[in-house]
Amino acid sequence: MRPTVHDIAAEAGVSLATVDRVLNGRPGVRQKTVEKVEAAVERLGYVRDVSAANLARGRVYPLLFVVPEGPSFMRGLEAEIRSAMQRSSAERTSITIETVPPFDPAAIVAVLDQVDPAAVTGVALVATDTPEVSAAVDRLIDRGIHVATLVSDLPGSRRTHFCGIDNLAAGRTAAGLIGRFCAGRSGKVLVVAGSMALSDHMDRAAGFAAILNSEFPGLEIVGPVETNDDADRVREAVRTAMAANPDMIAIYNLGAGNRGLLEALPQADRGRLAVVVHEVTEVSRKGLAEGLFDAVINQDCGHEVRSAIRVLKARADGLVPLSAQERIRIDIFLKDNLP
Amino acid sequence: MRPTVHDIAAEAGVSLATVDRVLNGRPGVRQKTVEKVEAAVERLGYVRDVSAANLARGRVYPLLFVVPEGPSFMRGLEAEIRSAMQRSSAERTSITIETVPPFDPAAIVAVLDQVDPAAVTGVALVATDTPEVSAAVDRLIDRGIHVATLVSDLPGSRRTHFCGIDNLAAGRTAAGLIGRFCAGRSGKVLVVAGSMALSDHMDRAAGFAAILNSEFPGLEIVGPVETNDDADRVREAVRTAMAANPDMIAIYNLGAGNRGLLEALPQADRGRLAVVVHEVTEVSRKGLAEGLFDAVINQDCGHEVRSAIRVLKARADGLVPLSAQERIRIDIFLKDNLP
DNA sequence: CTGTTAGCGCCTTCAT
DNA sequence: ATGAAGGCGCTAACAG
Repeated sequence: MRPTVHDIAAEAGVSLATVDRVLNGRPGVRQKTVEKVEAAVERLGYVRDVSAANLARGRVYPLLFVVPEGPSFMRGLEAEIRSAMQRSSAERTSITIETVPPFDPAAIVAVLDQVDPAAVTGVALVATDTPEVSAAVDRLIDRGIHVATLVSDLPGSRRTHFCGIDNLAAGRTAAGLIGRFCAGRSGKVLVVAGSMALSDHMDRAAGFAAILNSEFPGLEIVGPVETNDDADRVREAVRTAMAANPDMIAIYNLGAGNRGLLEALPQADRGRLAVVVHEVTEVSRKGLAEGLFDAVINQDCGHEVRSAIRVLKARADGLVPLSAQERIRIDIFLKDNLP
Repeated sequence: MRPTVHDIAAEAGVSLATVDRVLNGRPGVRQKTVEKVEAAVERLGYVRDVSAANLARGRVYPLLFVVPEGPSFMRGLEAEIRSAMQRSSAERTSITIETVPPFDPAAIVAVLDQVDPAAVTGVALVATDTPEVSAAVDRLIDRGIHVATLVSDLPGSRRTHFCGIDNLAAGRTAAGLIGRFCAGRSGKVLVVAGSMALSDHMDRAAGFAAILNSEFPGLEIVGPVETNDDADRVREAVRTAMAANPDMIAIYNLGAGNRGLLEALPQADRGRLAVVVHEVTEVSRKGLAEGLFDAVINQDCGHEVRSAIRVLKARADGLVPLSAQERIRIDIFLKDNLP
């Protein structure tokens, strides 16, 4: 049987309370006693039973998620947060969601500035990368609230943690796919983006360009065209670019609005155009199924949400999460390995 | 505050013990009383605190893992099992590992037939798909022990669950990648396999052939060549096949032994040959990094092990795991999105 | 500084 | 068929 606090107490010749104090680093224990207890812990190979501790503690972690309205990917994210809310009693969390208009830094700032430090231990947000938002995040940090950025990072801020994929690597991955799909052919590659005010879009564009230019010299980038993740604007951008560039052989949409892409892709081009997009949604599944999209790069927003919760809880307890453990993978899906 | 057994007891006008009996479906409660309790549960929206229940129960789940010696993928699997053993106190499991010689059905059978039903509640094994192994698994099932197949399934048996990827889909995915990487060129595709006595290899070969033949008519399969997952045999098989087929434009190794492939691939062929293999290992990482492999299809054996444990525990408690929850994904890695 | 004691939510004898 | 009481491993007042 694995040792308990009782065993430690007996072994160290002290009481339960003292053991508990040492175990939890609480003050009011003589250095000598601390050492006795630590020696006993060491000798017996004690490991704390976390669920018993949580049971006794009865602590809950009030968390706030700030998510933009808009594209269906964000709806998926919100669904994952809601599903985490279902589990919240088991995980001792108490989660609130605030939705804000997309591409609206002021709205995010307003929400962040209204957070009550007494009622919230951690905030997770999908950030627009602007100075005002960074400043608001830093203010939260100053008030002792931990902040995790979700999906899109805020590199200029002092946020506690970023829960998302390495978007530079995602861009490189897209380039690796498109380069191989074009297999030696030469031509233009259209890059469509949502907004360069989103750090994830910025990073993807940069990673894509780096690899395409260095490894696939026959391919030339057109764009990135900014569409604010609006499907209609995506459609028009694609139509315009294709008309203007008869030698277009690939498209990379690194933002949202895939519906517009699907509408713009003339059936006639099937088989000639390599198309890579982001995020598995109903639309992108359809694109894959119909053979209009060749690959979808995905981030598992369920993982991201769960990671954000773990990180925020850990920080609230003064622990540092293992960052290796929390890395979010860049998934690649063809129609054949869709989950 | 969320309701507890006390609240249910008060609401139903019975004692804690009775509530507990009803909650756990134990006998010795009048139908009328059962209904009263169930009504109270319903009304208050009670959900049991699993960790408190486990704490009180003190139950442990003794599990046995049977893993072949051999390729490095299996070593990775074993490492994941060992890491699960680290967590075993928290998960209330007690895990034993038995390694058996590869491709040796008799050895597996011997281990399975020696299992003591009193000391083991569930077995997970990487199976060679032969009638003897299936029979041994069925004997375990008859003795009331749940059995999960790991990585490679045993379709002819009555095993409780398969923890692994859909290998037909994995084969299709490989074909989708190779077909696109060859982008309209015509030629031969070498398929290298470990053993057709492994159902995962069988399935991959079948899925690969199905898609390649239907969607990429310019590509013709050579093989599959069986190598028993031996790297030296892989190397020779590849050399022989390439010498015999000057129009070879792609290779799919659906089994192990990637070291042999790496040795056989002449540097001169870089850029002409599309190469897809399975499982992220040191060797395949190297292949990706050097540009000799284009893509690696992977199954996350950590997920598989954790899934096996969840499933076996659930079955031991008479629960049926949600199969949607337990699906293992088929990962695709380029050098750019390697974790 | 240290120990005693009473829970946290649930399960389990042992009585009744 | 039902209830009372004690305990799982840990924490947290509250006393000393």
